[in-house]
Amino acid sequence: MPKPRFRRRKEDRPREITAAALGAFAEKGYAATRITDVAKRAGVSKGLLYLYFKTKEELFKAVIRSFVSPRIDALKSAIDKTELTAEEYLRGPFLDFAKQVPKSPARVLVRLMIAEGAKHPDLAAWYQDNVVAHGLAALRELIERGVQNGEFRKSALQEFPHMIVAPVMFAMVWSLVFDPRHKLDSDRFIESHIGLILDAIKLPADSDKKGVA
Amino acid sequence: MPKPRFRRRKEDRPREITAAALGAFAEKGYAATRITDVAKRAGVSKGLLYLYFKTKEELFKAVIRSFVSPRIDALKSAIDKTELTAEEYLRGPFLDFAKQVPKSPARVLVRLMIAEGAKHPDLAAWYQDNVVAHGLAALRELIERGVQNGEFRKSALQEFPHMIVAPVMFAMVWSLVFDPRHKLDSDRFIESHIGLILDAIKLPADSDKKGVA
DNA sequence: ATACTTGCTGACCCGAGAGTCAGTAAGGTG
DNA sequence: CACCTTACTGACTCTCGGGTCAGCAAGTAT
Repeated sequence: MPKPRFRRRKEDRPREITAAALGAFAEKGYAATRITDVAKRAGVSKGLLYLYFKTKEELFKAVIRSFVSPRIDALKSAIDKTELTAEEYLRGPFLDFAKQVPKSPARVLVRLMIAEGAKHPDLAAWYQDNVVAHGLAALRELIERGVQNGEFRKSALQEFPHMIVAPVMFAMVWSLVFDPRHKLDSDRFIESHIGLILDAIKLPADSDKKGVA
Repeated sequence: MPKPRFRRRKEDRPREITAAALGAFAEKGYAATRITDVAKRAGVSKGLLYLYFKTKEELFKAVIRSFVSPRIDALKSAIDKTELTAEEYLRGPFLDFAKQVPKSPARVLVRLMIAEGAKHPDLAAWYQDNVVAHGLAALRELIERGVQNGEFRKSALQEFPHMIVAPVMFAMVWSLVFDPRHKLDSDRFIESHIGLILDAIKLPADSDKKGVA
């Protein structure tokens, strides 16, 4: 008996296809990616792809949606549950998370959003509501907690938790454009940047008033 | 006498064409822009366009090159010439400059670089050498001057002047993706961010050391 | 086994757009 | 003026890739 030409795996196909598409889009960008390439990567025929996704654009949206959500939700619940002080959390778990973002494969999604976002307003809106807003809300809450605790003074950071994210974004964009020709030590960059911001808003601890030098 | 079908203007054509192309690329992105659209915008035939630029890709590179350089050079020489202290300069002229970047038409060039940069390594290298490196060098020099003056303490900002640029980048990306649905008050964001960083590195003024050489 | 459903294939279709080139006319030169 | 150079035009070609669909075969029911 010859090996079967294919197997019927209705359940797995969408995942396989979006995963393949992520890889292809990452390498070439949306417009330059050929549907055929995606199909090949997924080990599937072009026709099947159109069975699961109506058009190339639908596929694109599905890719973004399926790969982004999980991470942010994890971040948010981690912040809600932690017992650490705001500063400890920012210098510890959050920093670890922030450092690995610019290195992760997910960074290419950011390129896709920047490049294509304006052309897909519904996708941008979804991204804003489901990713950006959640992430910023979690950060804002954490900072607010710090202010209530007396760890931090009042500052613009309460209004703009974006500042914590800006260096991560910067490092990501840098690596997307200049890697591997010009490296930025993103770990140290992000750590220093967040460190400086915290220095600026930190109140001296009550017990020993050593002052910040 | 019927009006002539066209005029011969060899000198002006390249400028006219790159300007038209910038507009088209800005609206649609590189891949989605049709050469014919560019030609129409420039009030010129498709054939002429190929007389001045060998391919669409050449045109793209020419666009980036011709619109970016001037600004950075202006910034650098302004920093070299100023009589202001580092902090005054950063909170004054530099801040004004930084605030208008995310609003200027030039921001679309950033989108183009992020979206297409990796596919054109020679262009990315040129951009790095002629734009990014110059800008960062100027900033680093300014900060170094502040440290020598006793305005600033030593800090990671000397190694990473990028930090000053990160909020500008962030505001730009935000506006590229989310405008006009979700506005970020980029002026106040950038001002607050740079303000916090300066707060973190500022040394208390030394009353007898007020002047600058 | 036979009949049936449906996940899957890949040759084909067709519109779109990058790049070409033979021809046209603006403007200069004598 | 006649003649030449060359900036400029736009119809054409040819490739490429998104999307279709008639048919095939893997699994299922009887």
